[in-house]
Amino acid sequence: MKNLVQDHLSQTFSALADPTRRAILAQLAKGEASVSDIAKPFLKDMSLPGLTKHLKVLEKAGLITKTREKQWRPCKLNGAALKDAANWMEQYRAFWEESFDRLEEYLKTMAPKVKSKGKKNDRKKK
Amino acid sequence: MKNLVQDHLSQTFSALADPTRRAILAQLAKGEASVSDIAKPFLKDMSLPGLTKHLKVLEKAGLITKTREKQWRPCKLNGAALKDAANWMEQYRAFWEESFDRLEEYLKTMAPKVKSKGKKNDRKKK
DNA sequence: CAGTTAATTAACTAATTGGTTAATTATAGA
DNA sequence: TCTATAATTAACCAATTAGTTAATTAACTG
Repeated sequence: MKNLVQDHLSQTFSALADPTRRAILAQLAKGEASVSDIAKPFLKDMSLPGLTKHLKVLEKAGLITKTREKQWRPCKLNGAALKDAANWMEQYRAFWEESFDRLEEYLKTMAPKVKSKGKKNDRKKK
Repeated sequence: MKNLVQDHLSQTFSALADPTRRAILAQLAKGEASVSDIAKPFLKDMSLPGLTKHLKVLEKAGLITKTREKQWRPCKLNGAALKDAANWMEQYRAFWEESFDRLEEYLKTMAPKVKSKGKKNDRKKK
């Protein structure tokens, strides 16, 4: 009953949050492929309609585009759709590089008891 | 009835696939904060237990760590948990950079009708 | 101890997700 | 036209997600 439509970034990340879908993207990174080409490696684990649903998720997220070629539906990777997600992650790069040393060191220089808690919430101490 | 445990990357991406959780990370990027500090901007839209659940998702994904400080639970961002996701995305960088020009150009040099379809699936043409 | 603040847990619910099988549509080819 | 292949749609189901309210745990404070 809430938030019927996902924002763009959420849609991208949740499309990526599935190993089957990431595998599909990996395959398409090697070139266009039809639905049944894509499906082939998965058909031991999953039905074709199951796979079709995954493709639909990827398509709605803009990560792939499906075209028509006779009775086939060649899909291709649309890497541009990863741009925003990648930019979002980029903001945090500093937190997985060098942050270990620098941030840890910084925290150790602080009084070990007063690290957080208040900051903007110290009211009522009188 | 399947796949009871998510793989690491899926867990990371699905943790990121929610605007509330991304906002929490953004706030923690500015420094440690207690649960109620974090909650404050969201309490007009969501109950505290609702927020606690989001924190639990982030914690399980390793994106934050919760410690204890008297009756508070200071949380801090664990940027290292984004590393694998960022590396995964990195594989596709070529597809959102330069790919527009180069790949489009490449595709246009091909015969416009024979783009895909077969490749490993051309059987039965005799 | 009584009261207050911080946070979590429990129990419930509606919507979404990820899968299925069966049926249907679309195209090609003999 | 009949048949085979390609793919989607429909209808259904179980599990998960994201939220709620109410109750509970934990720690401090006067």
